[in-house]
Amino acid sequence: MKNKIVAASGVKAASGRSYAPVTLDMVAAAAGVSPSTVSRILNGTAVVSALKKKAVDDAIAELGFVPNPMARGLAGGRTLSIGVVTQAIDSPFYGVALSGIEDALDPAGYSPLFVSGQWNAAAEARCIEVLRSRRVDGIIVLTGRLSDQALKTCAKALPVVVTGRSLKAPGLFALNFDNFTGGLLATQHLIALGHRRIAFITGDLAHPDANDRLRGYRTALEQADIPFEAALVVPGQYHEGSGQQAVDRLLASHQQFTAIFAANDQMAFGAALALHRHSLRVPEDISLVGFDDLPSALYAIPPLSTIHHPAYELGQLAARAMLQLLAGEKPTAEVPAPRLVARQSSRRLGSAAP
Amino acid sequence: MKNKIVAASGVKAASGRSYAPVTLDMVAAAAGVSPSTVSRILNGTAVVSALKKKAVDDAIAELGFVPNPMARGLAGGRTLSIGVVTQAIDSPFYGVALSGIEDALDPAGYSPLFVSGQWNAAAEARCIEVLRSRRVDGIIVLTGRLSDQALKTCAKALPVVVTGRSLKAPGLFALNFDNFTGGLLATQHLIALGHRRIAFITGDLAHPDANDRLRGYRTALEQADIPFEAALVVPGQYHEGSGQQAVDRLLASHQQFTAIFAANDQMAFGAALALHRHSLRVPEDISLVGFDDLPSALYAIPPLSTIHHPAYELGQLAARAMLQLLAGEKPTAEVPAPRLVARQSSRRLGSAAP
DNA sequence: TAATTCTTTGAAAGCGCTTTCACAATTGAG
DNA sequence: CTCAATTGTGAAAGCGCTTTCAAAGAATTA
Repeated sequence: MKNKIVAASGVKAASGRSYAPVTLDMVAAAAGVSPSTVSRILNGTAVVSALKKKAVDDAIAELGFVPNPMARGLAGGRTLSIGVVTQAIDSPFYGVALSGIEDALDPAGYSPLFVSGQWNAAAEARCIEVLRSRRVDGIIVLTGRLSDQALKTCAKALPVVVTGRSLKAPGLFALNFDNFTGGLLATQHLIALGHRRIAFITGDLAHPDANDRLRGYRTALEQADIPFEAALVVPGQYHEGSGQQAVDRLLASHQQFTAIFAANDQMAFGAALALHRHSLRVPEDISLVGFDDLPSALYAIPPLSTIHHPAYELGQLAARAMLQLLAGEKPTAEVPAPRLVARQSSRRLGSAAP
Repeated sequence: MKNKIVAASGVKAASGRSYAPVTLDMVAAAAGVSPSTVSRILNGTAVVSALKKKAVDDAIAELGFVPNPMARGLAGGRTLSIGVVTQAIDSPFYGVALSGIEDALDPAGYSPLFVSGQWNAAAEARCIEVLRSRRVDGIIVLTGRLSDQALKTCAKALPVVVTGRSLKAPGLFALNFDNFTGGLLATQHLIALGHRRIAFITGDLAHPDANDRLRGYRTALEQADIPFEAALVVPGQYHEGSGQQAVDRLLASHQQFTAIFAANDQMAFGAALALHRHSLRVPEDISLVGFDDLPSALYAIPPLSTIHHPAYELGQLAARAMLQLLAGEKPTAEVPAPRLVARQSSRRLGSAAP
């Protein structure tokens, strides 16, 4: 009841102004054609004589007509909105990806609907329910903990694009960043700088990407004939605090090491703080390499060497792939290869202070 | 045409599963009542006998019915979605606020629709158009550059909640953080530590909040009988790079100072990097205070002293205020007062190294 | 020129829900 | 025990658009 008042007043107040109650029927009347014709022109569904098209276009401009997406959705069965399941909308990494999605969807007239899964399979499942109840036309899942099976099932009902895993299924497209090579590159970088005792702070090993980065680390060691030491690998959870703790634990264990590779930048920041607290300097005493190349990596002290993970582009690619899926085409996205960005947090072992 | 195929297949595939084509009419049929009754129960619009209510509730549960928001929107005139105009979805500060909005809206059944204004009045105006064309029930504007007048006009058509300014208008509610006091507290903190030559890196002075913080700085100096020196105030634009440049300029000008107050944390990070590059240590040589208390301030090196700006709570408050507005009530939100969080980037002038 | 096939257009039937409106069935008062 | 005032409920009319379906004209062919 109360809501009604608000809504009604909204409509009334807006009459005569840009939006609100100018409908397709009014356009049709103004242009002297039938509503069907207007609809056809709007959607390009059929050939319409140039004469009528012009009349309608003029009427639309004149009246400032904007189609009502609800009515469209109801009648046409689609909503022009894409659900996006992210882990945390305020995550430094995913935030950038969302931005890419938004930018890629916009020109196509689609709007993203963001929901946060909080790194929790149950919450993600709920998110998907919410999105489907809102009748989104497709769902983009950024990484997430949902089982592959759950995603495949979901893809039977509507197109799904998922990042952070490799998966093949009808109606589903997976965009995977090469985390293995990323881990490899980071480790090779440190090895090339002369480091041999390189600690690794893992990501949350429940995620395939964390495991891939770990594999990259191990492979690089192998290739350089450096024995793998389990004691130099400490678990983290991808957030700053876990990086900090990891270093505390590493130091407490009295392991010798001259470099640390953290499976993401956030943990690298935490690690840097822990080193600082222990009066160890980066890079003079310990070299540090992260992963993701967050915007803030550039402003860390010292600026963080890291693997560039193109979150924005990934978001765009995912969105474009979704649009292709929606258009019945086969997505053709190619994920950019990982690339090392060497900054000042890593340096040649034993080189003199600058 | 292509889209149609996808949409149709989606619907077909889903039949018999949780969602898709179970409609209110089917519930009505299953419960042996009329559609009107089901609707009434769904919305609590009228009193319905307990008997029928139970029958309907059972049918709903049985069939797994989920109302179609489009149809609801079309028929009822509202969409249960709230437009949120933010500056950049990937901003460390606004991201957290969005998270608060999301969490506060969700339990009420509303969904946020985020659009990014890119710190640009024209883009913001376009955002509002997009949101209105999507028929959102209300709009939350996070700070932004839109003129007060534009907001008031918008508020005539639908409820608006805006943060970062003080404004009174019908259908509009403004939630303003006390930036003046924040600036005051930060500066007083440095003064209390014995600093007298305190540089200030301003925010983008096109924004009222930046000016308020500056006023706070000036007032604190006055109160302590410290003369204001224009040369110690350098302009910034609220991002890291501008903080870095500001310090470069400050240093190049050969002004003496023992402390820097940056109008936000991002600029403080940039400033810290610039100081580091000039071999000045924080806090031994220069004390540094930021503003916002971003999550990453805790992991800066050294952890940044700053003014706590409760972005998450602010988001929640804005969302709740919107819900109140929608319900025809008068919003009652109280913004938490600013509060200094002293960490390790600021310390007593001249005190011995730790 | 008549028969046939396209093309362009309008009428009308929904999409799934909300909401008046009116009709029974109660209930209360006179 | 009648007449008015409540209730609880269903029928039906949209909300604004898309999409058959069929009709009317135009163009083609024999």
